Amino acid sequence: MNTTEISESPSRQRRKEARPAELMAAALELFVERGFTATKLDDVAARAGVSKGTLYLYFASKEELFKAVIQQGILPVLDQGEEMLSQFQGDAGALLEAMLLRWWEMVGSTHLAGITKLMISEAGNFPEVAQFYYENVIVRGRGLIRTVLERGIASKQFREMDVETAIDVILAPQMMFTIWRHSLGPCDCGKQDPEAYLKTHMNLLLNGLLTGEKKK
Amino acid sequence: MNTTEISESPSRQRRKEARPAELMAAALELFVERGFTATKLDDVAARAGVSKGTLYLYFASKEELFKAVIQQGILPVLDQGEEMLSQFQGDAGALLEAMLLRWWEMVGSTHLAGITKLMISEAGNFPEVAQFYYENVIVRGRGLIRTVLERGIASKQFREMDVETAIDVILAPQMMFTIWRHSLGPCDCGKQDPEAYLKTHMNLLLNGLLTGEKKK
Amino acid sequence: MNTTEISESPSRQRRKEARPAELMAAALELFVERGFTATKLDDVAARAGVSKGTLYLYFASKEELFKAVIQQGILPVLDQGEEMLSQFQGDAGALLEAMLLRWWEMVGSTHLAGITKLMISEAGNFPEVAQFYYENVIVRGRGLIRTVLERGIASKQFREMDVETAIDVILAPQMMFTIWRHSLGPCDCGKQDPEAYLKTHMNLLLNGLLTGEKKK
Amino acid sequence: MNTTEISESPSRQRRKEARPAELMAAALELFVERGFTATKLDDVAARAGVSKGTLYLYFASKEELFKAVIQQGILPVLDQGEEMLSQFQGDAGALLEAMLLRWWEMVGSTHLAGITKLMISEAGNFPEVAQFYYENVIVRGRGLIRTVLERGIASKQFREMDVETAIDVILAPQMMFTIWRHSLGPCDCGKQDPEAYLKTHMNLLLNGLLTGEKKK
DNA sequence: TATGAATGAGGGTTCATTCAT
DNA sequence: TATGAATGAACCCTCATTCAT
Repeated sequence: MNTTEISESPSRQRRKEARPAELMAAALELFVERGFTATKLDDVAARAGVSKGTLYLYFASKEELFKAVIQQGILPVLDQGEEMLSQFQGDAGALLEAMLLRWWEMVGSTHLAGITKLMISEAGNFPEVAQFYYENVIVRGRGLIRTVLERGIASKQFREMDVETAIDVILAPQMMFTIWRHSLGPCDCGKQDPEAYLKTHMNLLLNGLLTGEKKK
Repeated sequence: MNTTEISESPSRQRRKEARPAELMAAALELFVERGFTATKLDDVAARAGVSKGTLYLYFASKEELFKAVIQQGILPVLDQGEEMLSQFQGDAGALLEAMLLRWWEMVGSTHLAGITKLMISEAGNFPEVAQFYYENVIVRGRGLIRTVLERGIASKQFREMDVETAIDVILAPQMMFTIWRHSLGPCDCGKQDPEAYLKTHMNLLLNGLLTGEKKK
Repeated sequence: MNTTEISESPSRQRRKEARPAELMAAALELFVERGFTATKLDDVAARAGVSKGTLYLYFASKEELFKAVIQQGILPVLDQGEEMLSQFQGDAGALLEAMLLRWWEMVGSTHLAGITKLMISEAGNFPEVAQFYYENVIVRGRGLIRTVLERGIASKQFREMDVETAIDVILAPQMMFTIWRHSLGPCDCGKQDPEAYLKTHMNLLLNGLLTGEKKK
Repeated sequence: MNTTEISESPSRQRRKEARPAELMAAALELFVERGFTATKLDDVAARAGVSKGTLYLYFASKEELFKAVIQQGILPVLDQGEEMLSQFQGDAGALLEAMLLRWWEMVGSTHLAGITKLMISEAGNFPEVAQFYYENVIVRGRGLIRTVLERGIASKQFREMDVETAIDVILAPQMMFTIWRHSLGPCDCGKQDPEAYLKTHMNLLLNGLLTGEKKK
């Protein structure tokens, strides 16, 4: 990326600017793996390749580091989702599938996915952060799905339904799949690949469990 | 000795037998609320109305208390589910709904529900407990649903489907609903009542999102 | 001793009277083995076959138990030594040997020997007890030896000498032998039997290391 | 940086290197005075002029500190003794006296002397450390004396004797004198000065208690 | 008298935070 | 900017002591 830089390290300048991101990445991994309280700043620093004191040059406290991890990690994601929604041409079913796939690519498959589990674990200890997360992730995320569902209902592609519950039913498997990978997943070996899972999930969601003739 | 005595001092003997359960109940609440590491044994003891030292008369360490909370809390539940399954008369759709409803009554609506969140949060720190939970709760619980689905497919009430993914799709909303109450729930005020939620969830699951004519 | 007593226990009466001695015996063993602070009253009680609370029926505190162990353990011994000294007929060398032998039989070979090590270890923590021990054991014990030495010097059996230092030289090997058995002894396997040791010690003491012609 | 600075702040670097020795010195004093269990790390730290946490930068636990105190304290001493033995020119009696005197200067009169008492007190609680001490101090120390005695016997300066017991008789007064200073010594005020004591001890040892004509 | 459940002060240990270099 | 030695508050756990039975 920087063609003229010397060996030692990717140019002091670059390091300095990259430090906060490196530290937040290290912190995220450990927070997700162990929880906030059980994570030692020593380990965060070590994983980021700096000394413990350096952390305090960039973050005022462990709690501030936590907040930064959450806030920096999630904000860019929703923007993209909302932009996608505004540009998409096509039917609601395809849009829904496209959005879930996109979410998987941008969040579910990256280490950002851990934020979901982290936030669930720590919401009780950080009500303000939880509030922030709720407003900026949950509400906006549900809003995206709601828009799609309403568009589908308006076009008669989707049935009339309780939209809020439908959002839950749509999102929950994605959430659980994501959470799973950072909690009990390691106990389990039979998980199929995510994209196949997503397709099956969409099929079941769109068509239901029942055979055609029994539908009411 | 005193047969008519009230709560105040329920005879030393009575207390001694009840203590472990009281302590585990207090611990469960706090572990769920704050996580294992962030929970102080002082607080557990205080909530159970005893002093810190008393905890050690019944549990060898904080970690043993944690294991006891998980193991004692969940074992009775699955037994009942399996018994119910063996006795039920009726179609698969009704059985599925009955089982989810029963689970809600016995777990979801009680403080045992917190174990789900707790286990997700702490699996990384207690791999052996996670393994135990996986084998005794997850595997058995999925087995219950699998049996119902296979029964429904055999009777042609349910479509052919990828059963394992269907189990995810069925359970995930229940899990998320449960987890939610112990994490971000407090940020949210619009949640409808659980039984209505369950009914809507079942309806969507059985029939899918699409209108009848578009089904493939 | 009590011929008509029943099985259960050597008659409740006897137990009650014997309790303090049993407790002190158990305490002595553990204090010697581990030191005062590192000994748990739980273990003392268990070794004496009673419950922890029972200790407090006989001793007001751990410290009082310690004092009792020291004081009860040593008082009878010196009395006998002084009586022996007053009655002995014979030369000073024989008397000296007889006294050391007697000490070995009455103290060194019994578990009272541990008191020596115990007192050395704990003197710093219990100055008053140490003072008591010094006055009642050390001073009186040295007095016994001093009397013998002076008797021997008066009868010209012993050389003129610095008596106080001579007492040290006489007693130190006995003390060390005793202490050894309760400290590093277990690391050592080659120790000869005590009585042979005593005889050799006496021989060396009386005659010195040098060959006859080199004495000055 | 500041070459002329005084004690106050001996440059962080200097402190860091000196810390372990300072901490071990403080710990030795208190362990000897009170015993291992009765010594609080708070007090050790305070005596060394640091905070409690600092101890853990240099020693992994209280027990490791104990081991370090024993092992670091004694090893240098025996080396010197063995070197002295190999270089000495003169008769065995003079060598014996020289060695005891040297031991007094290097150990008995320093605070290292306390290690003897400490080891005796704590051997039961630290069997492995006791084993180490036995092999590296006791065995080697006795070996030094044994060599001298055998040399003296070979040159006919010393009588034939049971060498092992003789070693005991020679060392015990030194040991007791040392132990005494760290236990009951403070109860006693009449102790003469160590070097005079040593000389008298040597005289008695070499010549025995008996007058010349009575020797057998 | 004897028990053993309960207490709570105290000590070993950890770790977020500070600061001299 | 970066380090890492030092700090000390806080937490888990122990155990002498108490007290209801």
